[in-house]
Amino acid sequence: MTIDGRALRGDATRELVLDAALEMFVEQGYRATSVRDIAARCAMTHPGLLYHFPSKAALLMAALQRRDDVDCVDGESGDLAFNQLDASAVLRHLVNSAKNNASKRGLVELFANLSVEASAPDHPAHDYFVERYTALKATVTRAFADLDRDGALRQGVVPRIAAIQVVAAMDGLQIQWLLDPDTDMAGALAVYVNSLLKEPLERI
Amino acid sequence: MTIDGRALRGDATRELVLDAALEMFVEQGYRATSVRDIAARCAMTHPGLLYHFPSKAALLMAALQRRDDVDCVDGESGDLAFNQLDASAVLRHLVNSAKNNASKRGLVELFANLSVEASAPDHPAHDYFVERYTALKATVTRAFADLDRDGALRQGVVPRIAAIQVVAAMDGLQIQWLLDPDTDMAGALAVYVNSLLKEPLERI
DNA sequence: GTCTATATCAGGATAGAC
DNA sequence: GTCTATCCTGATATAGAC
Repeated sequence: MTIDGRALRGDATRELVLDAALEMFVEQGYRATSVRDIAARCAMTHPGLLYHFPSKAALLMAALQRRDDVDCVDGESGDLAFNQLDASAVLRHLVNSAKNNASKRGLVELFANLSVEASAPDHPAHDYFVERYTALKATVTRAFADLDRDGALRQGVVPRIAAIQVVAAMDGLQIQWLLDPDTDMAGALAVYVNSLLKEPLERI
Repeated sequence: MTIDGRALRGDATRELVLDAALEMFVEQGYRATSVRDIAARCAMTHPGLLYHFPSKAALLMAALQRRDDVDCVDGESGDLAFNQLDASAVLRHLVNSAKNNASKRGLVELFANLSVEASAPDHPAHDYFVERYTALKATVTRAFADLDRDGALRQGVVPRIAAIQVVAAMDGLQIQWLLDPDTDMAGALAVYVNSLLKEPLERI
């Protein structure tokens, strides 16, 4: 692997491959992208690529991890910070994500696809997605619990159930949006979140 | 194709194949099931099967259609009747479906997978799923509109948006349930539906 | 660290005999 | 209506040279 005639350090090659892989998974989906395709985009052959990652599955996992890492560093409110936001900021962040996702069809498709595929216990990304959802629900549950403590929830709203519902709404809205791009994901989510609160969120 | 030495009429073979196909799609998913697998279960070879259905995609479509047909005939409140139910029966039916789905992991997985896969315009089941969601949303919207006319909706609930949210909740809850079978799909959906109404639904 | 070459396998689909 | 035989394509993965 060379760029401008200089050999890349091993790590640099790895990152180049990971970025290319994520791009192509996003563009074409995980299954529809072959290791050969990714290698070609990196100007490598596929055995060359497989020196760095033992299998396509390992490549997927590394690419997902890398995306999370990148997101933490340069996201407006990266996922690392996400579970440290205050309650209403967590909810605003969810609505904002829905808004931003509307310009990232490929990525939404990839995650929607993988969420379902990975529900099979032997899928390479199974643990990743189980943990992802566990963490997400925990954060949102805590946000609602905090709002509850402050008396900001409507009567009868149970934090844990509200969190499950909000996460479900996000996923389900994505499916409808994928099938019909006119669907207003962020709008419907905002209406829903607000229906759980005594006072609507500001600035969403 | 013979059973007890008697040749099946063409239609009988078709149905045998369709039932086997749906079973296997449910057990293993659409992509993971090969035409050869299905043919083997029917004690045929795959070219034999492909005499009846020109391609695997055509087989999928026919199997989905057949499932809808069967559902209409012997379902407790089949989908044909579904759009003729009265408003609260529509909502009860949705919650009931969620309850029943908890014993049909394979089928839930198949539809969840296909909903996402089929969002690609060139997928063989694209039109089927677009139409399916359109019809579902229309029915649920009408149900909420009827309830609204009767003054049964909580203040601020907009029928069209409520329908989108309820459908989204169903899909999203399925994903969470696939990843974590302890998720109470029907419970969370019922709570949500009731949060839209002045008086909770009876018997759910 | 990367390549060439290859092994191995499975998929969908078709041609043509019976 | 169903079979045998085959084609073509594309997948992951490995061995071994450089």
